[in-house]
Amino acid sequence: MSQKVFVSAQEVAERAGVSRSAVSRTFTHGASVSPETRRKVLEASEALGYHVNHLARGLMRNESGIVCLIVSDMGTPYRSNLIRALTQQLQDAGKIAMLVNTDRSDGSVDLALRQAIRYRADASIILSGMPDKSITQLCLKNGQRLVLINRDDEQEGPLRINLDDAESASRVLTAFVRAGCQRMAFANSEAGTPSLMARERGFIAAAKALGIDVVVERFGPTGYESGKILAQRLLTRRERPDAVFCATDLLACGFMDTARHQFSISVPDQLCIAGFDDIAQASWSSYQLTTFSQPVEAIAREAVTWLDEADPAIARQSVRLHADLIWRSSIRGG
Amino acid sequence: MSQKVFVSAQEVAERAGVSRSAVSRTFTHGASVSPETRRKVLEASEALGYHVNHLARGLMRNESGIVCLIVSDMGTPYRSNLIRALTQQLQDAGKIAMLVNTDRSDGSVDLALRQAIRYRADASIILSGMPDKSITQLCLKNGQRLVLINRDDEQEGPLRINLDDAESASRVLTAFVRAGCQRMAFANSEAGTPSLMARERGFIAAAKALGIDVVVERFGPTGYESGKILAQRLLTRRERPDAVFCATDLLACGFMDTARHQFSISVPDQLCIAGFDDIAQASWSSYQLTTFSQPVEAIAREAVTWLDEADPAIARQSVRLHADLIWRSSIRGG
DNA sequence: CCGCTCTTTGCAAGCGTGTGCAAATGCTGC
DNA sequence: GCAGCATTTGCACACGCTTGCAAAGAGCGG
Repeated sequence: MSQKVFVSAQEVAERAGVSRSAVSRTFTHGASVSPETRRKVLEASEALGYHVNHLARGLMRNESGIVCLIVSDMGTPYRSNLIRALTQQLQDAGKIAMLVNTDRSDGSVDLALRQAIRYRADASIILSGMPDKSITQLCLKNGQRLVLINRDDEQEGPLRINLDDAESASRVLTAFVRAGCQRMAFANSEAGTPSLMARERGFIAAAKALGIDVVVERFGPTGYESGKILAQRLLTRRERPDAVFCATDLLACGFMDTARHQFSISVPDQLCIAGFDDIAQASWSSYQLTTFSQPVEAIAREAVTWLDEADPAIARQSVRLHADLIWRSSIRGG
Repeated sequence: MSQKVFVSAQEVAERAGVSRSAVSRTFTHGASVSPETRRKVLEASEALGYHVNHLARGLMRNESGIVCLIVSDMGTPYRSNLIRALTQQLQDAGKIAMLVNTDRSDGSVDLALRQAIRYRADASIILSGMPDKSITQLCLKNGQRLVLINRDDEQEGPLRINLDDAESASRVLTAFVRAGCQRMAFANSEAGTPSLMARERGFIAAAKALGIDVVVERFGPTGYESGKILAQRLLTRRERPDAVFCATDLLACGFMDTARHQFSISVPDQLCIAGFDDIAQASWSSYQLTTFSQPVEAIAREAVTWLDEADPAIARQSVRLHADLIWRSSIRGG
């Protein structure tokens, strides 16, 4: 291992002919330094290549500037897009993102939070998985702020950011009905994530209000392949559905591909399809999927501004955002 | 801002009735502690919820355990997949990833590296953009290790991981020729990334060796939309190409969609298409794209193991990996 | 019981910062 | 020139940890 030799404030001070505190103050926002010393310090730092050691600063200030993102399936379009938005806005707010991958096991969300504590992260943002209550308590006790995105946990303390899943689901149903669809289906994964389940329940409830039955099928993880399987199951039923709401766009893409290529079903003429997330592929001309756009920028903004808010005791605990309906041609009419 | 109150080794020591160094040694691999004290320390830590402060540890050891990933377009399938592989393998090696988004401006790669220095990252891995030479020098001078993925820079010091782009390009040409294609085209973005340019040059060179001309078109950023524009340009030529190698899969998907839906061209009957990266969408049944799989796991492994290697002076500087040809039905024959 | 070796333990220095406090400096008005 | 004040500067301590060093303890053969 190479010997790291970073230049310290001490060396800068010596070169600039001032005290070390002067150097520190030059790089501390709102500290009192004369323009003259400031100039000398900046000159010396530039010459030596000095950079404030944020580990030491974090140690002193008891505030590291680190925010931990806890994510699984980060290769997925929706997740990666959310990560992009979050990292960007965190950087704009002068913070830095630490990324923890929780693909391996389920308990790894807890491990991830422990990691966040070790690095004294100012906050953790959980995009997937569900932390054990004891761990979130540990985080909160340590003064670490917590944001749960699309997790809808009932715990006190964290900020919970969610979408109006039920309302969206009900709008899909309306669209299906207007298009003259009769036999409704809902295609879901087996992940059981709160937001996915909320869409399912919302769709069923909206249908029930109109006296319509919904066939529900669930399979596997929330991905393209599962969409294909779900299509095989739903489209081989005696009473083949003529409208299906897929819990996510990835499921919808798989569903649509199988409907078209394996069953030679025409979309939207014989089958209307809706998705959720508005991933990039939904707008590709092979899909033209009607879907709801996850307001990733707004989600990120809510999370980041909340982290800067003064008193966690007064801060709001829950935010519900709206997902716009993006109308494309996978549903008739419009 | 809430008052963070983390429990320190001092408190654990008091509760366990031992010295603070005993606590430290309990959590230091390879230090000498008796089983009895170890037990007492672990018990007390558990009860108090103690976690070693990695900021302080990094300060002392001069080794933070942080590795900085510098990325643009992280919402993109290939990039996000590489990030996934890297974070996972870094975690397995006991390190943690810090993610810096460089979408904003071009100089932001330099800003990102400065950020890495501030947090005393042990290393930085650059997936996109090109750092200024003065900055990489600064990093190396500070003992920070550097990995460049698919950047093919000629600088000394960093590890450069690249693929055999030229060979891949030549294999595509062979496949096109075998399929009986006559009029070759290469579709590229205007990004000018070394790997993209290597594929372009390799394809042209392989064609020239057989006395075949290649029409080259370049447009915009490296994404789906650019693929559509490129198709419009290439497919409206008087001599319409019957084979096109797209520099990436995203370009290929856009190209294929436009060829089919706007020009009603049948793939692969009238037009053969190849891509590069093997993103998830390439295997979707709407595309079935013949392409080369980026060996993301191998790339990540090379990067992570290199970081653990003993002496940076002896360490190798460059690695060339092979991209497997994934044969699907966007090229005739096979 | 002594001398020897080996392991375990505590002390204290040091990592690179931020910041309260008091001293020093500069400026203003008389 | 001097008192009065605001601003700037340096000192020294604190943050939480690792680790070299020496002292203490444990085990053991003679």
